[in-house]
Amino acid sequence: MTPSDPDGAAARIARLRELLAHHSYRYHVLDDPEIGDAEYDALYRELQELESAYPDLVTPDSPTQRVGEAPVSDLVKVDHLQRMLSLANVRSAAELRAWIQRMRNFLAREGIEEPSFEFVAEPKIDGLAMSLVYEHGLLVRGVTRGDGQTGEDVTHNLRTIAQIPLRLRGAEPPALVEVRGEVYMSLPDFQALNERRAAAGESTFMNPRNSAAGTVRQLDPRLAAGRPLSFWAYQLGVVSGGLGFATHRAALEWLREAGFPVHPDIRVLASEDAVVAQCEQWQQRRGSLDFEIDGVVVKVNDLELQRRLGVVGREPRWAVAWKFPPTTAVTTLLDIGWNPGKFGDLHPYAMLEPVHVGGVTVKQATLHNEEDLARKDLRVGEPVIVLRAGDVIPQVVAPAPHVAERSARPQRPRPPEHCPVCGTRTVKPEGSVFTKCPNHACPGRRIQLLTHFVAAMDIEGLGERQVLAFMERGWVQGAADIYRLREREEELVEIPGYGETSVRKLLDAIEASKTRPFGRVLFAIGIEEVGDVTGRALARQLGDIDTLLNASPDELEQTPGVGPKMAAAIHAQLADPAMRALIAALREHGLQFAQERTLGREGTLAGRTIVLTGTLPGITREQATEMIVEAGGKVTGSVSKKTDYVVAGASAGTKLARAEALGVPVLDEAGLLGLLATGPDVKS
DNA sequence: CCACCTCGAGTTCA
DNA sequence: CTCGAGGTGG
Repeated sequence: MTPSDPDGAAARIARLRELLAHHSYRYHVLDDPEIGDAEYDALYRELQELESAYPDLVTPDSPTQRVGEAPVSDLVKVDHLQRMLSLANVRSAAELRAWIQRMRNFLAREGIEEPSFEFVAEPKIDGLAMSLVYEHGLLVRGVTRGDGQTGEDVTHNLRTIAQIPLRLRGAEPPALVEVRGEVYMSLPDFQALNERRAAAGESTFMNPRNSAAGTVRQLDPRLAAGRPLSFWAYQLGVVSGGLGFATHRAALEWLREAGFPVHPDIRVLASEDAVVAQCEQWQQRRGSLDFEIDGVVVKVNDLELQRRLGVVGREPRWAVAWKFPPTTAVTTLLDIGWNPGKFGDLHPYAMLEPVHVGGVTVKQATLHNEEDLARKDLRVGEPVIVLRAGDVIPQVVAPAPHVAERSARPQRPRPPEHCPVCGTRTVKPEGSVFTKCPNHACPGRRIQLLTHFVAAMDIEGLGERQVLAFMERGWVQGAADIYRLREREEELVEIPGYGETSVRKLLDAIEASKTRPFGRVLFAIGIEEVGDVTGRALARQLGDIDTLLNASPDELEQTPGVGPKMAAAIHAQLADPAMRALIAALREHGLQFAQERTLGREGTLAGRTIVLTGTLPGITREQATEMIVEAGGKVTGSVSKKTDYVVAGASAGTKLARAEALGVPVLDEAGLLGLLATGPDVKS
């Protein structure tokens, strides 16, 4: 039948969409269908026919549009509305209890005594965390977690997942709501997919997680639609326009009502013991679920308490992941290899008879350092225990049982006497856990150093492989030579894998790297103890390379985060002639070796550290703190030589005495107010 | 002096 | 992602 008037069609289309959304929900989310597949298909086809007759009436939330999108050409990076955090891990009941105790301590310091905790325990699904944004009830965007700050837009693939509603159920959806959850592939779906692929002569996937990850990042949604993904919702993110919940549990209920799958066995638990019992129970059930879980997430139920607990680093204080013990396997230790790091340290690694463990095949594992190797008492040729859990890097933990009791065991592995790369006699510096190749020109360590440089300078199109190719041809020996590649434009094209365009791109990227700020350059040139944060801090503190090169260890120590040890190490390395030569050469090429000397944020007290002591006559301690922070300063509790000022009121105590001993300027309230208004006098 | 936090460094597999 | 160590704050 074909309705003759568009208005009748519009009504029927709307009705069909409602019906289809309802039945899809019953089938995919509730797992309780009301109609058979044939009936559903009939409704779906009717909608398809109507929509093709009236293309103007097609809307993005129509069930027919789940697979309708054209392939995207690239995955677009998108900033999250709110950072996606990671979770601290606990591996035992004791650690879980310690976490709860830490929260109590923290809250006590905040003035909340005896908080009444309730917890929610949820299975931690081994999939991919996703952020879904709904505007006025309509799915507008789905983004992968990425680094927590920025993820990739994979909306086109998420729309193909039947368990993700295109439109929220229920009237009055909020203006904007962000739903967080996990996209995963169920074990039966994974097996079926692999069987299909094997039958078709295609490669099979390693594990459900990789399979889901590969699918979500497909450019063509039709490919994704052919691979069965599922979804669990577990958290509300940003919400604007309605929805005020008191508890996490209530938020989950709302998610369920809005049409998302929420795991049915998520419980509110009132005591530590109950939480531990629940975690252990999930651990028992682990093998009988039809999806993989690698732990249990435990959250504080009360959202106001969550807010008070806040975030430390990249982790919320109010949630932890209870991690299950990792899976292990036994395999043979074939040999121990030694790799030079970027500072010449020789790092031992285990070469293993390939073994399947925790969803991947492991054939290599790091042994960190000689102490680690000795502690584990490993011998080449013997069976060893290999461990790997979900997202954990594989580890060799010990010799297989009984091996250690054998009477005739192979020799203990020893660090090489000669560098395995350049043959130079190795040295073992006093107090170091590493044997070192002392040869600064050792190709092994140069590769590492150069690879680090190009990564730090964000030079795209230049990875370890290309660095190696350039070094083998003798075109590049150190970082400065990168900036001479321009002179070899014609020769570059001859390298396999390089065409005219990629050479052009590479040279442009190299040119662009000259604008990287001073702090990043300091990180890139490879100074031990200096990572990107300390690099930036040094740049801010010293301002330019000459000041830095002439700075005494004491002056370096004024930098936030730099103590005596780091100061001494940095000072010594900067004095090295090879380092000076590298800096001089890079300077010639026009890299950034100076920057505005901004100590902290804007404000009259930017970068200053102030300690308050005693009672001020006119303002409270809180007000004073707020004013100082407002002006870009920092308030700390104890006086050190990094303290710029001490503000002392009535009945000041030991802090005042210490300030006088250290020669730190002491102010009264009026002095503080003056300082806030005009800023510190410029020190000569 | 201790506890917590931050930073640096190395690393596996697809 | 995890480990260890240095640094900072209480």
